[in-house]
Amino acid sequence: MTTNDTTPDTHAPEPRSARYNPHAFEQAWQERWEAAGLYTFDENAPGEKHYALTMFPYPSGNLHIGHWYAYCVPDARARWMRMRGHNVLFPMGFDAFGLPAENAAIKRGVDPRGWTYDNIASMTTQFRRMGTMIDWSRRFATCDPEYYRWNQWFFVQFFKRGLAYKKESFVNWDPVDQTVLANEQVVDGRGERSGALVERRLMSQWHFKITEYAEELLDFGGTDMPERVRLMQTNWIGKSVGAEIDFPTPAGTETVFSTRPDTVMGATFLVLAPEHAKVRELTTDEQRAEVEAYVEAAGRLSEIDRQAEGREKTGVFTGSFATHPVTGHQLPIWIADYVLVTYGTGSIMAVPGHDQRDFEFATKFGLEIREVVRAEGGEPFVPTTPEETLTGDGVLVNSGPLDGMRGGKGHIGPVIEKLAELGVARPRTTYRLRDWLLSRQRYWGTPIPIVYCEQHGAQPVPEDQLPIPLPSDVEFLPTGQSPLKLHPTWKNTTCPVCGGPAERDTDTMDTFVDSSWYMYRFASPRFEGGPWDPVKARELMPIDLYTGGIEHAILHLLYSRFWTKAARDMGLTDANEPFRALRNQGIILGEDNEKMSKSRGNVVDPDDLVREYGADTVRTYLMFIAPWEIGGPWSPSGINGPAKWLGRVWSLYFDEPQGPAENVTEAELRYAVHSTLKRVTGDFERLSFNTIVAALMELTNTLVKAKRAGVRGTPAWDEALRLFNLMLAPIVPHIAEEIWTQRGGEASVHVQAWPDADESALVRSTVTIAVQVSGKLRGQIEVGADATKDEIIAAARAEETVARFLDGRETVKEIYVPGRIVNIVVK
RNA sequence: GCCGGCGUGGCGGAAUCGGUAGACGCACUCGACUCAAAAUCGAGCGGGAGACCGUAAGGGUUCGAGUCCCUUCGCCGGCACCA
Repeated sequence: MTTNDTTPDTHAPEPRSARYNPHAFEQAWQERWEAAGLYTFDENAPGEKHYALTMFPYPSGNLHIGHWYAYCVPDARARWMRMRGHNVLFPMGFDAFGLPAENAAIKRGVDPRGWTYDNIASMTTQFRRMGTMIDWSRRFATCDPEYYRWNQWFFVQFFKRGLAYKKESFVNWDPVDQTVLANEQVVDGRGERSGALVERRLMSQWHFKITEYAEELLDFGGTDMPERVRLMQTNWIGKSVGAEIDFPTPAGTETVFSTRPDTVMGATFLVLAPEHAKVRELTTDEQRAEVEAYVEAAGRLSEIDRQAEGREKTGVFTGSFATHPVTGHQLPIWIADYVLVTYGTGSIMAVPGHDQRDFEFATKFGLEIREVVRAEGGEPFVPTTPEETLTGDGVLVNSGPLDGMRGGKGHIGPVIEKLAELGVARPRTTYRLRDWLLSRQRYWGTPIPIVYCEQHGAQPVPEDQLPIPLPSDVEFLPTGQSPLKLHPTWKNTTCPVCGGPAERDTDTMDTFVDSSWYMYRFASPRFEGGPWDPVKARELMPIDLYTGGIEHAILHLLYSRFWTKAARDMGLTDANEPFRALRNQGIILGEDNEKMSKSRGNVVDPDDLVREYGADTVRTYLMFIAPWEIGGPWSPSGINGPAKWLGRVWSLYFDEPQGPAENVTEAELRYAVHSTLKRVTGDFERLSFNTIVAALMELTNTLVKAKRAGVRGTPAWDEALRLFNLMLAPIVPHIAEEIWTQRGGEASVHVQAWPDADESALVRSTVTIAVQVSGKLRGQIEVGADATKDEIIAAARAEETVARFLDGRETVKEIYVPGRIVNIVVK
């Protein structure tokens, strides 16, 4: 919209539309709404409460188009809920701890605290341009001491309840980010953030006992999540039902876990993970050199190498034998890295006849293969390839006391009972889920509130000494150690038990701790008596509609579900789940259909778009571009559609119509308006934003025609303009408010009630019925709404084209679907 | 390998319960306005001369299938030596 100075004799070039200029009022409205406190949540206001929340952002410093997609689309929905009479809370905060701040400190010497708060300030400004109904009065950042203090408080409570504990184990070490990571943060053997191959290190680290809730986390009863997320969580938790079976060995009884205890009589050897505690004791002197070399080699392999697809089995014999608990046979005990120390008991009974992996191992090392499950009515059979192993159902054979019983995954119950009678096995359920490793060897996070005393070991910091603030006078050197460890004095403290000298834990918490309970904090963001005011949180929680990206399916979402259950068991909340419903938005890709990135040069900057088109157009295009839960590529020309549409909306209200006269009756107008209202209402309900915009565009086309048809000035016309204005409000809040005000509307369009469709306007005197002959569309008829089936079929038969296809043919059947279609089947 | 999802014009997509496929837009073409262009307004826009053919391919159920069932192909996502 540049001014053409060189042609003073003609009018200056018109803006995109004749008069629609969003820059004339968008920011002004944002400021007026803010000053009037229009969107400030009041828990005492009337209306059923509705808590809408979108996953809060990391303050990277710049709002990108993905943020707009994530926040302004749910904003439209929250605005609509408000117009429907709900008392809506739509708050915003910042997930402000994490590595980028610290990396900026290392690279550019800036203070992570200042960097973060500066970013929060500038992003908040950018956020305001979006025109959302965010209640900024409740804003907080997780790096506020008033917030992370409660992380520490929770840690202490968890510690006292046995939900936080320290253990030494093999952990994922990210060599780029220089910290350990939780299992959830390792994807394909690489750090989720850095992309670096993680290393296995034996370290002593703090964990939260999420496994205590494994079974409850599998129950999604109280929470409506997309199937995809439920599946991912279910897979991640990985429940396996089976039995544990005891095998006496020279180093005491070794218990193995099996989901196929029915095949116990086919077990011909045991396999232990290389890291298994009994390896040393079970290794005979002759085998020692070989075993030690193997264990060492296995330890050097990365997780990804070790689990590489199609990798040939490796292993080594310990020299010892276990006793089969039923037959008393001696079974060789092997070590192999295909057995994982972290799952089950770290050891297995190998049944090469009925397990592909065990078969591969047995054939490579010449171990015995026994058939104990036989297909119904089958012949004796020993497999010669891994694919031939019978892993499905069958009858147990060569199985002594189990002979004749049914075998297979679904039939283990009776077998376990029998084995239990023999005293060799017990039912057992295991989970793939591991406890949540939360220690991080980094600075910019919540200090772990534990001190170590030579006398009294690990002691929690007393609650009245919280928060333990992060010191600001630290040096950031990329040494791979926490800056807190290098600080000269910070770690020195006293033991809360004896008062003697003690050292603080120098690790900080995983930032997923911060986001596990922030949704509760919004209920009472300045509360000082606890993480949240239980009375206020009880009214607000759970979140009614939680939205965010799918990438958190097994990270944030699983952790926050765990946290809610733990908090419930501490009496802090009644909620069983943190959110009633979850929906994931899709991703806006670059024009080239690739993920937006600076290196690809396909990034679209929302600030530029707002400058060119205004916020309402950007909001509309994001809603219109694709189904919100799918997303798709940004089209630079596509935004012209919404931009033109809002220009048409503007001139509908304020300009003289141009174009040829049309013929639209008041009844048709009312039908169009009220049927659109009904559609839009239903589409808001099911979060179908793209079809809402389409419906409003369609209505605009009808209204433009109607305006030329001379219905102006009629009650139907006034009603249409008013209802359309209300329908615009949640989608395009600025132009809707401007229209409302210019038309003399009272207060704000955003405090108006969402109208109900008038059903009587939807009743039509005539209906159009499609006519098929033998399933092929042949014509249309217009009939009275109260016409009977016989009348309609008669009319259909009389229709010219239809009659042609009926001519000389015998009618087999006549079908009439009321209001829709007639199908005359002929021979 | 296992589990799940998706496949509709040149493009984004619509069709909510098995009932007129392609709504609504983008792009494009033509026309009006203009000295001209932009903007705006109007018309057209799946393929085919047509009978007809068309929702990844093939088959099935049905009066009727984008929608339901089976097979195949392709793409995307999750899990993957988890005993």
